[in-house]
Amino acid sequence: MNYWLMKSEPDAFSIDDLRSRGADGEPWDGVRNYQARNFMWHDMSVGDRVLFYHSSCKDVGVAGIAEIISEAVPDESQFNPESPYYDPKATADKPRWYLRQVRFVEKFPTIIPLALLKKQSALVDMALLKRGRLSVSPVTESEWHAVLSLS
DNA sequence: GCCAACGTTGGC
DNA sequence: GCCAACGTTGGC
Repeated sequence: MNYWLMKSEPDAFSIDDLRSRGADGEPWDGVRNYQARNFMWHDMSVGDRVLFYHSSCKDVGVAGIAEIISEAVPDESQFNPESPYYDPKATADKPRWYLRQVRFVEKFPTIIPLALLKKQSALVDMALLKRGRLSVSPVTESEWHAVLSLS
């Protein structure tokens, strides 16, 4: 079992939106960064736990917990010319982008602010803080517990 | 809205 | 294969 952090802009899709999807969860489409893609494609497993992070908003930070509930499948939006995530270089034979289905587990009573995460000595090496702009990043077990202890 | 960080693209 | 230009992310 591995741990991850996945970012979402709550104006587009928040932890409440994920909760409203219920047990079916939500296909995590639109990731168009190779490093993040590789994490989703090769490194995640069904049952992995996810810190659900709200970015680019008033209250930036970890909003709750989600879970990976599917194997990697091609992200269909890459084939759709109408989609903002359309990739003309992707083909059905050779998809470029993969996604996982993600479901809601828990919403924290209050968001854990990014500023608070930055103050934790246990989190200085956290990928979120070291490589800022990645939308999907790994979390170590000790980082996972350090973050949860703040909730 | 600004701007730093950084990934991607494309000319050579 | 280098690297400059450009685009995107995302905190503040």
